[in-house]
Amino acid sequence: MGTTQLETAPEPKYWHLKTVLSEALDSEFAVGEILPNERELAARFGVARATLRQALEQLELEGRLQRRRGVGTTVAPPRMGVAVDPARHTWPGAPGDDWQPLDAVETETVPAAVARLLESVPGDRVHIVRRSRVTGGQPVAAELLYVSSALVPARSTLTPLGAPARARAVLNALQESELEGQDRTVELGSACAQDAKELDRLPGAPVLVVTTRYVSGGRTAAVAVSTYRADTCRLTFGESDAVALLAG
Amino acid sequence: MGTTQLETAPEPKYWHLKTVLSEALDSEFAVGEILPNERELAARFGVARATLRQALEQLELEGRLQRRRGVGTTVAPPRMGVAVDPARHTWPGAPGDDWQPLDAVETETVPAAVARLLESVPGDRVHIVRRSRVTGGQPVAAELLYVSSALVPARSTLTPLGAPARARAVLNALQESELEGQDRTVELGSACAQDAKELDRLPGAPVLVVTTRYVSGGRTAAVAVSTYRADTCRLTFGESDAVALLAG
DNA sequence: TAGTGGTCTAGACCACTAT
DNA sequence: TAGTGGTCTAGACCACTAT
Repeated sequence: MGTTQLETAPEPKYWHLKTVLSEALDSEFAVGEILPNERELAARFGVARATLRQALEQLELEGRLQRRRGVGTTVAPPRMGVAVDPARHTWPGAPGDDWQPLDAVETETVPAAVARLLESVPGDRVHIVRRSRVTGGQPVAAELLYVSSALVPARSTLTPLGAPARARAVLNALQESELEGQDRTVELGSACAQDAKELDRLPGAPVLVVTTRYVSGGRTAAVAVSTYRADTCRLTFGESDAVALLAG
Repeated sequence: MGTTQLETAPEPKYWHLKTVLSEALDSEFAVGEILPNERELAARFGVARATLRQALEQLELEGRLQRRRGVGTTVAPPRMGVAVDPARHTWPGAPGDDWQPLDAVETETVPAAVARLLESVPGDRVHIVRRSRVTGGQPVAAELLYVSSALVPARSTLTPLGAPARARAVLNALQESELEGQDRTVELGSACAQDAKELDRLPGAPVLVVTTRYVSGGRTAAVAVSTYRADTCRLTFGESDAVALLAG
């Protein structure tokens, strides 16, 4: 009779709900369309609002829905393909790099993980360049780029400049250090308050954290921590953009 | 008086709780240690259990905690660095590839997104190889590798073989097609029931979905959809394993 | 069998958006 | 000001693990 061991456990309501909603999104809704509100959807499916919200949260995590407080829940467009390394090795500030420099500050306090990558010791000074990335009019990523002060002209040269110009000056200095390699990690994170604001999301929203280490002369010259919206972005890597183009 | 516009909004309880717990984890707990149970923690902090759970969920998402039903909540070890492309271009089944082939089936039904990447038309047959990846005794990823049947010897050659041998035969055929390039995407997903079972998680658990396209003779020879546990893995890319080694 | 995290309910109130 | 999603409560019961 095919006694399958584990099918005795009933499927949770929110999981079933997610499936039903997912199919409805495919067949009955267009991108951008507004769904009925949570109270009405919950009543329609005969579940508590919290249960309905569990299903919506999953669908938002998968990039199928977008929820905005005070506005409503809309059907999300397919995720954007975002090239993490547009050409093979695009250096910060070089042509093909579509990050916008915002400002730069010099400091001694960097996160422990970054200090480890930079092989810096307490007291070493570091420039932090803030950059943002916008695609299709929408913010997709925020970045903090940490550059060893050893590579950058003395502060006195920078201080008279405006914030974006100061940021560009640090990027230029980084490029002159003749970067020769990079490696990366990607992991799941949740947006801190500042990232959330820049990405137009609530704090805690899921993000893909890309940590890039730039190598120059065998040493780590800079570390970038880039925070991408996980709901709207699909990161693309590699030789061609074919995956990005086709999988849309 | 520094009237900051947005600081009027009070910090949610669960957010504050997350911060407090996070600091406690850093200073007062060792990896693997069991936390007090949810009912006790909620009472201790004077919040409802649901609120406490919101904080724990965030910490689990960030890889700080591991929760297991019937067992308890433990302090998670730092995420493992998992090399997505160990050497530059490691082909499926080649030396350096640490995926374990499980079995292989031939079918006509593939997900729409995969069919698009394979440029296959309805009726085209495809081999699906299931593989799994284990690191440090723990399952970290599950994969479905889709290979155009055009590249694989006739079915009659394969049927007498056992499941893992059949899978290896398909991988061998793929290697003989002289793969010459690959590109990838990474995005956030949630584990389907089958992946969840293989990864020892509950359905819906957050995963990093890596889609790899293997190119041979200018055409897409195969597509791999690999599902990594987002709680325990940090994906590493690039020339050296330095990031993986240092960021631990 | 006792203890754990997972699911679910039926409310209440709040922050935010748009009008 | 009305309507939305976000936060929070105080319960109940269930599935699972270990003993």
